[in-house]
Amino acid sequence: MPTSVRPPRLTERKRAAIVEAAIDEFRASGYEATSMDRIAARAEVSKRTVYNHFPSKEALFAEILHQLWDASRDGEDLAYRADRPLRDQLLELTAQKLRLLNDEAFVSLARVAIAAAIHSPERAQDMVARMNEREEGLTVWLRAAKANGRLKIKDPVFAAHQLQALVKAFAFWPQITLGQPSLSARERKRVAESAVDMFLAHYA
Amino acid sequence: MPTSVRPPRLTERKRAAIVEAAIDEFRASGYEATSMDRIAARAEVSKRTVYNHFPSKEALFAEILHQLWDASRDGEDLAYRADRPLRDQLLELTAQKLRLLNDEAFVSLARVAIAAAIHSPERAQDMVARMNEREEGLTVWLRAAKANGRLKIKDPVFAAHQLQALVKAFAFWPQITLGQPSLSARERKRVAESAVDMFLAHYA
DNA sequence: TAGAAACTACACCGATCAGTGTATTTTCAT
DNA sequence: ATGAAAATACACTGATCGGTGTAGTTTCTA
Repeated sequence: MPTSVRPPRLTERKRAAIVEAAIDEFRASGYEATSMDRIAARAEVSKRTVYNHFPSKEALFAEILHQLWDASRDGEDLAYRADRPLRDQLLELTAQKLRLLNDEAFVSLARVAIAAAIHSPERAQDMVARMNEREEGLTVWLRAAKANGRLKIKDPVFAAHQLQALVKAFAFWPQITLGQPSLSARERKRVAESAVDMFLAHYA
Repeated sequence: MPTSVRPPRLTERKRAAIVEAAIDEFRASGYEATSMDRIAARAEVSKRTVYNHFPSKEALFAEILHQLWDASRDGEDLAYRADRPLRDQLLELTAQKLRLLNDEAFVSLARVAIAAAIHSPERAQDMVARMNEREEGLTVWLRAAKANGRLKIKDPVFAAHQLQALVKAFAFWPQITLGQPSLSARERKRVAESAVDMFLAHYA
């Protein structure tokens, strides 16, 4: 019995509408400035229905964050290849990162999440944990390259942070905190190449 | 006539108390969650007096940001010296940066400012301008080293961002966004040395 | 088609907040 | 000492907001 063919129940449609509306509103205005009344209106749903699905604004917001976090998976991690030049592989890794950072949806979510973290220590704590388990891709790659004897790295986690730093300083933080425009293709190329070359000059 | 000896006028004392209270409150709770009533109470001043000095919450907040910004001057910039090793000079420059980033007052201010910028494009715009004129120290130094033929840098502004990125990724952004503890002396040393060495490996 | 489950409209609560108006008192320079 | 400037207490507005209670309506399942 294909449940996916059958149209979703009313309850599920409403819930989805609420979540979608909440995403839009939180993205546009942040946590504090978004009201439950506006979310209900945008979802074309009774305010009471919102509270029947989510016990509080906090709970709804947490649900949104979880959902968006899961949706922002940036493809599977590239595996280390002993038969290919380090530079090529690192350029691919950074290019992948840059693609994610260039995604409008990802950036606006990140802005909301970070704004929330700044004002709520326990949420920040939550993000620390998730952040660490994400972003592991590059670390794994570096560990492999180190084990393979091609990189003189002592601490792969530290080194991964360094490489990411060289990317994020141009393609993430200015966009998040200052609303600056995302990078053009040429700028991305320049940032990636300079970062990788600097990284390899030190560690290769 | 030494005006500085004469005790400050009542008006000036009150104004100073308001500003001081506002700094504390905004630092502790951020813009949205801070009320004018609380500021007035903390300053031991009538709410009306607050509004006699500042026409709105916005105006008061802007004043605070200006004041704190001016207060966070990180000493005079170190000048380029042709007779000293690049590494030593860069380590000094980064150490200076790290000292500022380690300052509790600076961090909490930065958190407020960044939270404000995230939620207000025009404030963000303001900060972009100020940010650019600040942080010039390192750029100037790099330009001098380049003119002196000791660094193969094409774009000193870009390179300065890179070096700062390698520091801020460890000593600024995690503290601002995730409330993580500031770096220990050992960690600072490690971050600075690794950043400078990586930088020089690429540009020297 | 009966009835449980979910949705809705709507009124309401208590609290908070930015900002104002006013009549009175305090400060301080002349 | 006088008078202008500033501070104060206080009451009040108009609005928003998170959240609840209820009585009635719609949806869907069995």
